[in-house]
Amino acid sequence: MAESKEFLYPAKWLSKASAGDRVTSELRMRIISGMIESGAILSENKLAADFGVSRSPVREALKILASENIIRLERMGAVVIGLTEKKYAEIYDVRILIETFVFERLVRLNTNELVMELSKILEMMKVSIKYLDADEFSYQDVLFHETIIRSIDHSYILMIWDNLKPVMESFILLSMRSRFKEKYEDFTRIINNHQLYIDAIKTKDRDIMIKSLHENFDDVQGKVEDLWMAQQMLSKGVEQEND
Amino acid sequence: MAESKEFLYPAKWLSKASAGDRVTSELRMRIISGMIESGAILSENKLAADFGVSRSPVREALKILASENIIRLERMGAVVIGLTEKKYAEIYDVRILIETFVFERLVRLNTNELVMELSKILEMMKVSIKYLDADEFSYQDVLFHETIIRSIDHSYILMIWDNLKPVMESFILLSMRSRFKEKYEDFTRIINNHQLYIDAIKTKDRDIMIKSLHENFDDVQGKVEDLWMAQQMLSKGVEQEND
DNA sequence: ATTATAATACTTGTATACAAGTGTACTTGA
DNA sequence: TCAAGTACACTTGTATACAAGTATTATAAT
Repeated sequence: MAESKEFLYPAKWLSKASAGDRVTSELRMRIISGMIESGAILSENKLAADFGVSRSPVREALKILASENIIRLERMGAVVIGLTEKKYAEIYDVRILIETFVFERLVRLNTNELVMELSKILEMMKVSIKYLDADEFSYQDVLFHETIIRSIDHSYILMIWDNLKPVMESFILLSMRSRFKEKYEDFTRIINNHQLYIDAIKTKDRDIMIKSLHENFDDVQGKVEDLWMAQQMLSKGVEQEND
Repeated sequence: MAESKEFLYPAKWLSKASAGDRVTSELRMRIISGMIESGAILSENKLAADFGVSRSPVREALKILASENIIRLERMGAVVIGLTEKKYAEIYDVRILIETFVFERLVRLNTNELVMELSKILEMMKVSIKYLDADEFSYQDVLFHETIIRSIDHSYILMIWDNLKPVMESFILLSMRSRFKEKYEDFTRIINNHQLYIDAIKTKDRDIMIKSLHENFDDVQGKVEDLWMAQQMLSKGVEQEND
């Protein structure tokens, strides 16, 4: 009944992807959406059968998801951890940590080109909203922050982002899809907040940047609540006595 | 001639490790030591033959090393990136970033148990020095910092550490081995600096902590120079016109 | 009924086989 | 000698096969 749509992850984002990538992305979405509940035990063989592939791409996927901390590899099976509220707050700690670091670098650099690029992405986001394309909006939203981070050319900050990104992306996707249906007016605020971020980079004003980051956090807090609600909707009818 | 020792990575650390883990650790050491030069192209088949295993564990190793940013996976072969001076500075940026974050959490927690644990590790380090055991010393050194980071129970800060750790470990191993031979007197300073770190945690004094981190950085700067020298020693006789 | 032991149905880790694609080198043509 | 095209060697990604180990279940003995 919840399988009206076969896959949660946008198929168009996987045009050139390998089977391993597909399994990774889809499995991640199913875990973060709560469709696969935390505590569940995943078997390579079973997943391979489910996705209609061999164990090789499944193994690859499990290794990646383990490194993203949403599953835990044990001797017998992979245990689903999922994305608790605590964990989301932790992700956000790290985002604030690295984006603050990036900003400190940016104030010493010429940011004209970056500001231009960000403005373009922001326009794209506006168009996505206009045409109610939640997936495209999510893509541009993630790209916005990635563009900022990439601009300082720091391989280990980028490494952190690369580890965070997939989970963030999945999360934002799910959240935006539900928001487009129910809280359409939120998007004006999100757009304004991103514009504020651009202004902070343009003027190299730390206070504005902090303000923007903080508001972004509030925004995302909203996302979190949306998602937990969505998860509760999904995971109904399963056992309830779970201390 | 440079193959007097078959493996760079301590065999005793791999007692329960899989073939994939062994290849990963050893390959990492060979890359960071400069034994495999940056720019080299690695083939799965060739590596499998070299290590006497199949492609499966080799693939696993390459995926991991790519996520650690010391190789780059391309369509035809994996390109060795290695550990440049810039990259090492970047790793250190991240270490300072997360250890500062951790310290801010620690000042709000009861650190008695942690201080005890760190003192024990410090004693172990002293013994390692006394018996000239560079590998054991490196192990305890890494463990020292890992213990601090684990103490705040933050899964995504830990994730960052998990990504940094292997490269750090390899680096420290190589550096300490050469130091035990040539700069034995340095170890008193390292011990003192770690004691300073413990004091900072005990008294929750930010200034001492920053001082300690800074001195640790200076120490490591020394390590970097040692390592570049060692690398230059190793990679002699190969082509020189490398702009 | 309960405990100990043995069979079996899983698990992961590794090896091997195969398919599709890419770059290189050689051959063939002028 | 040079250019174009073709064959070949080598690449990754995936499927499959096998081995070693673990948990569970069934069986047998007390």
